[in-house]
Amino acid sequence: MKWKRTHTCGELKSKNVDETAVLMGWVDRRRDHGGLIFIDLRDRYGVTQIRVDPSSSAYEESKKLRAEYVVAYKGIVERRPNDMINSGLPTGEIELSAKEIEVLNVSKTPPFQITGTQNPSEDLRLKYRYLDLRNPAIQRKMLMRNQIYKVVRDYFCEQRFAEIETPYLMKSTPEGARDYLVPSRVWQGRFYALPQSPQTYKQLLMISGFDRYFQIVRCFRDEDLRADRQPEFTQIDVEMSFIDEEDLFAVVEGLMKVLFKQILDINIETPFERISYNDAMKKYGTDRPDLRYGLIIHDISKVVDNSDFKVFKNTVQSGGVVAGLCLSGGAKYSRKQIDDLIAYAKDRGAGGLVPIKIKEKDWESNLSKFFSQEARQQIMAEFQAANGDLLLIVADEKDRTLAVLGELRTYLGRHENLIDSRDYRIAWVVDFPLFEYSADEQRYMARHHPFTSPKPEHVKWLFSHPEQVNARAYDLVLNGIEIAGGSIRISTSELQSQVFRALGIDKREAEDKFGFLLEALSYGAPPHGGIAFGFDRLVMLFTRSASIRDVIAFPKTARAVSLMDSAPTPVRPKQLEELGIIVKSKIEPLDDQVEMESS
RNA sequence: GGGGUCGUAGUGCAGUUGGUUAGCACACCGGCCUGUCAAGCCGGAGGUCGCGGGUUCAAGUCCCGUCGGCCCCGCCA
Repeated sequence: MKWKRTHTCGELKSKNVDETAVLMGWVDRRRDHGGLIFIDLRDRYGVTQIRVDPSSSAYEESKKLRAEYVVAYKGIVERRPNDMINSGLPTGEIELSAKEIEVLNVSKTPPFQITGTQNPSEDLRLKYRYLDLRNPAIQRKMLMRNQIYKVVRDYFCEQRFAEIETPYLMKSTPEGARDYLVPSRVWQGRFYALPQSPQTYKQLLMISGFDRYFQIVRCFRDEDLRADRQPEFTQIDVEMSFIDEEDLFAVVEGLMKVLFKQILDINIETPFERISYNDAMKKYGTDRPDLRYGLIIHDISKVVDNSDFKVFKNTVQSGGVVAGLCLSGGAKYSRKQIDDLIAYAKDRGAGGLVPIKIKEKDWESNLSKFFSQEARQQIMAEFQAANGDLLLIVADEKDRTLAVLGELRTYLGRHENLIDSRDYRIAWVVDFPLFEYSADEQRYMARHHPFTSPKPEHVKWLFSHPEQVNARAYDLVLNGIEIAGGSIRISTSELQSQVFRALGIDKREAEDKFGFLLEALSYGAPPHGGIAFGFDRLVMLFTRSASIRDVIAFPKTARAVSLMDSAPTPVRPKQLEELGIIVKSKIEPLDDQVEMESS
């Protein structure tokens, strides 16, 4: 490089007129008029127009420039003629009149245009991710992510939290997601696991007395992916000692307040509202309700259990639930629209969906005859239904009814434009059950994780009525998205052993898998609890991204492949041999490794 | 593991009931052009229609399989 860069491409304004400046960046566009040449020079900070006159010594070289060449221009900042000002560009009042040029590097014609109106397919963008990341829209997201790191670290630092790193190579544990395994060379046949979260470590740090810990940390889960799930993702991991739920809520609410203020300049109200798990399920059919709109589920089992409509009556009498939604103005729905809703509900496992239009203060439905005038009015009253509304009723086993209505609610919320996209509604969901019965495994499983403390007053039911035991667990839900979850932990080895036993983990297995934690709990563990945020999801929200891949610099595809470097790849036989690993499935040998024998 | 959807020049798309030489725009190459900012004008080159098989006189188009991207269910303490 002949010169030092003096300014960035987003920096020069009319106040810099007449200054000499050196800009360095990528050729975004070249407009060659035969005489005059205009170059849009792009860097992380913006775009500045370079004007190259035929008389300039930079002229001949500038003629040869192509998209994505890397160049340095030395020139004079000039105010543009009044009618040439580009109000769409922050630097649009000026241009750099080029005096000299140095071409720092050339570029092949890129596989897609970095900026412009075309939307190249995502697989191509991922293959050339380093080019895609030149796009200012993507850079904005990565840079906002960077800002969020800083706000989080500053906040916890001010609150006397210590950031402490925990191992990435750890012991594989049962329960939870599938582990990513790392084979040991020194101990052939043994494996480390990459952490699904630093859960046990942060509890051990509490036992060590660190009191207030946080970490922005990578976590790994080998499960199938979604638009908001990557095999490796980032958590804000938090743990505190000598606290109860209220202390933790206050810390988290403070963090959210600061984040919204500093990142989006939005003032949010604290404390956040709280909703019990049971209420959330009853009213919204999900444990992460979107509170930006109503459309609440109403249970009408009690009204319909002695109606003449057998489907409803039988459902209630066999212990099921009849419930529904009232879609305001939905009576205008066409036959086809309603059929689509019915199909949607059936798709999600409902036996059916009963639509009832409300007109002239009564039902317009061929089911009317099965219900007394009184019952019809009672049901309308329950829904507070008005003329022009549409009732959508599901009758099924309780969990299924609520789940289907919950999904239907989300669907209608989106399609009926019930959501103000500028609105942010945050709530704590509390009073979760501690266990969840797994029909698959024929046993109770920890709903959160096995270190979650039961409510003290429920401990007596651990073995007699495990389904009644509530946990000291909480989720933070923002606009229908779970952004954080945590709990007050078990802090005595006695209670921890009991919970393991309730989970069907016998003493030897508990000793084998979690012995280190049980022992640690017996050396004076303080009461403690914490929470973990899905950091990528936060960034998605703040950047309004539809996919988690948009906020991760080098993400993987839905099938966990990195299209840029094509990981995962086979490895050389020598590497496998060192690790004592024989690969069973047939895979393409790597390069010249013909000697590899696959069975 | 299951369901849906997409796959056609470098890129984004069109391609009719199966029928002549597979089109358009941007990018690319050459030429012209001194105020553009998605610069403009003229010309040119560029295709294994994801891959494999089948039906047919004839397949980008119909059928089967397969690979890949995306979305969803299962899964994700």
